[in-house]
Amino acid sequence: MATMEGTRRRRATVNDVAIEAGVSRGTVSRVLNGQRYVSDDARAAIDAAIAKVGFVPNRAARSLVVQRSQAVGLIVHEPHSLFVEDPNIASILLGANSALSEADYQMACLIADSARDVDRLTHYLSGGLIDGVIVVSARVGDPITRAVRDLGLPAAFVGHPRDLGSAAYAAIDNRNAAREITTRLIGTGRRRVGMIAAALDRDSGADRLAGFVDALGGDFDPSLVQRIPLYSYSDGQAGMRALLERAPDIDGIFASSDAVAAGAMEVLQSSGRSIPGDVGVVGFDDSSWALRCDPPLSTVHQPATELGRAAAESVLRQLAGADPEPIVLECPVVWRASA
Amino acid sequence: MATMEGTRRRRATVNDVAIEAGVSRGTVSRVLNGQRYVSDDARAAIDAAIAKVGFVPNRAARSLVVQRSQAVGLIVHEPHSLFVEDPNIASILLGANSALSEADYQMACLIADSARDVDRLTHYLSGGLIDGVIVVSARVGDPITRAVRDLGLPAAFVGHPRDLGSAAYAAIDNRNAAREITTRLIGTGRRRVGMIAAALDRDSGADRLAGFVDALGGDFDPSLVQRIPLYSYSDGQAGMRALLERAPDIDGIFASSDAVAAGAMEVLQSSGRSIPGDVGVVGFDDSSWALRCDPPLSTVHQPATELGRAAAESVLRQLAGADPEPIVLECPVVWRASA
DNA sequence: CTGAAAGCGCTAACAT
DNA sequence: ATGTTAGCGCTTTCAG
Repeated sequence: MATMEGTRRRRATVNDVAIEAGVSRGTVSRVLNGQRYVSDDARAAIDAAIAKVGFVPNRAARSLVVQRSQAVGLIVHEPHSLFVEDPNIASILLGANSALSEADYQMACLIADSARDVDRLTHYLSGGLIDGVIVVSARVGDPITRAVRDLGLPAAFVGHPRDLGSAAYAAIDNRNAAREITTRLIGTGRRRVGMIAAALDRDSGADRLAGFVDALGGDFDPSLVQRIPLYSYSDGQAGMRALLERAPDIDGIFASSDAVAAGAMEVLQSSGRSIPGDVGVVGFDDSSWALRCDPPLSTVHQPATELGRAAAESVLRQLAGADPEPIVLECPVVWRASA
Repeated sequence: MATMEGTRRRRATVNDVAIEAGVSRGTVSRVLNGQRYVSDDARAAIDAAIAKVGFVPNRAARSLVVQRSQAVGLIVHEPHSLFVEDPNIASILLGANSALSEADYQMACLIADSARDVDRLTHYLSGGLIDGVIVVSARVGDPITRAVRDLGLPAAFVGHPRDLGSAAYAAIDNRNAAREITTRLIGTGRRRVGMIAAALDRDSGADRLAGFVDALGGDFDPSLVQRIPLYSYSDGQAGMRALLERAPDIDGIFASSDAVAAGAMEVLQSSGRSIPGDVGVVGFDDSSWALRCDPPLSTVHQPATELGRAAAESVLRQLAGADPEPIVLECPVVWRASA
C-alpha cells in the first residue's frame, strides 16, 4: 500500500522520464529549464512522465554542469554567547532569506563556532555548492573573511570591518548615529555624561565610542567611559557599577547597546537614582529590550531586516555581473522616556 | 603580483593534480580519500601538486558519484516574529552544529518563512545536496513535515508534533514538567492559581496546559486559564490583564514561557501586587528572561543545546543505518524567588 | 523542433 | 601500489 518505509528505491532520473515520455533526454532537459522550441505534445508527455515516475532533478548533477548551485550561504561567525543573545541576527537572517527567496535562491545559514567549523566551512564554500556568501559579524583579521576573499566568491558583509578592502557591505553609520544620540542626550541638559562602551574589538563598538567622543568635543572626559567586553545585560550592570564608583555624580549614560542600557538602568535604579530624573540613559539597537525597560529606552533604530536584505541583494547583483559596492542604511534616533 | 581580482581562473581539477604529480587520477583520488595502498612517494608528490595548483575538490562532483553530501539541513519553520524572539532556537542551532561538526558534517540552517520558501525547500531537500534533516518547531499538519517523510530522508524533529508517526525526535516532556512546577507552585500555599497558556496550536503549548490541569486535579477551574496566541512578553501582559479582570483574587500564575511570565509580572506589579507576596509566578524555559525578572523567576529549565545535539546525533545514527528512535531529555525545575 | 553525443569533476571497480 | 575505464545525472552543442 503505502511506500515501504526504508526501501529508498532508486530515484528517477531524466532518463527514466525520457523513456516514459518516449523522447530523448535532451528534450526533457529543455522542458525542465523552460526553454523554447519544444512542441506542445512533447511537453505534455514529459510533464505527465515526470509526475508518473516522481522525478525530482538532482541538484548535484545540475550544479556540476552549469557550475552554479542557486544557493547562497549566510555565514554567522559569532562567539557562542553572542549568537544566542544578539537581537539583530535573527532579523538579518529573515531579511536576507526573503530577498534571496524572491530571486529563487536557497539561503543556507552556516555557523562558524569553532576552529574546526572555520576549516570545514572554507572547504564547503569552495566546493561549488554555494554561489555567493553573506557574512554576518566578521571581525578584523577574521579567517573567514580572508577565505571568502581568496575564493573570489561574490560576497557581501553585514557590517564593515576595516580590513575588507573593496568588498561589498551593508552597514549603518555607527559613528554618526552615536554622535546624534549623544548630542540629543546632552541636549536634555546633562553635565556629566558617560558611556558604557562594549565590544571595542569590533567596528560597531569602536565606532560608537568614536561618535560619543565626537559629540562631546572639548567636554570629553575619558574617565567617564567604562569599557566592557560584550553587548550584554550583565556586562552593562558591571560597567554601570564601575562607572558609578568613579563618578557618582554622573547624570547621563550612552550605553552601546539596549541590553547594556537595560543592565545599567537596573543598577542605577537599585542605587536609588531615578530615570530620567537623576540620570538620562540612551541605548542602541531598538531591540525588544528597549520597550521592556521602565521607562522605555531612547535608542537608535537599527534596521536589521533591511541590512540582511540589502546584503542579499548585493550578492544577487554581483552574481549578475555587477561590481561590489557599499550600502549604508539610515538609523534614526527613537526618543522615548529614558532621557 | 597579487591574484588578479575578478580573473576567476578555471579551478584546478584532479586531472591537473594528476598531471602535475605525474600520476593517474585514480591515485590522486585515493590520496584525497585517505585510502591505504598509496606509496609515500606518490603521496608526497600529490600533496605538493595539490598545494601548487591550488586544488580544492568539487563537492558537487563528489556528491554526484558517492550519492551523499556530508551535509545535513536544519530546518526552522517558525512564524516570523517567533523566530526573532524564541530564546531556544539559537541554542538548538549551536548544539546541533557542534554535534555535526564533530562528525565532520556541515550543517546548513534553512528557513521556511513563506509558502514559496516551503516549496523551494522541498525541492532543495530532494536535490541530493543534503543527507538528512533536523526539523525545529514543526507543527501539526506541517507541509515540511510531510515533505520530509515523503522524501524518506533521515530526519529528527526537535519537539514532538503528534502526527509524526514513527519519526525520530528529541523532546522534553512538557506535560510532566508543567505538572511538576505547578504542583510546586501550589505547594507554596496558593489557593487560586491560574495559567496564561500560549501557543495551544503547538504540542508544547497544549502539553503545558495539560500538565497544569493534571496538577490541579479536582481543583482545576477553567475560568482561571487565559489563552494567548504567542509565547511573548506582550501577549503575557495582555493575558495577565484579562485574567486579573476576571479573577482579581488570583494568587498564583503558571505562565507557559519566561517571556510570558515577565509580561505577567510587569502587569501584576504595576497593579500594585507584590511578587511573591501577593501572587507567586512561575515560567517555563529558563531563558535569559528568567534572571532579568525582579524577583528572579522560578521556571523549568529547558535543555535547548542538548536537544539540538541529541537531534543531530539521531540523524547521524540514522545515516549510519540505525533505526529512528525518540529521545526525551530531563528538564528540572529551577526554583528562584518569584514564587 | 528533437535526437545523439560529449562532458562537468570525481570515484570505484577492475586490471595489472 | 597504480593506471584504466566506466559512469553518477544533468545540460548543451551539433546535426538534422
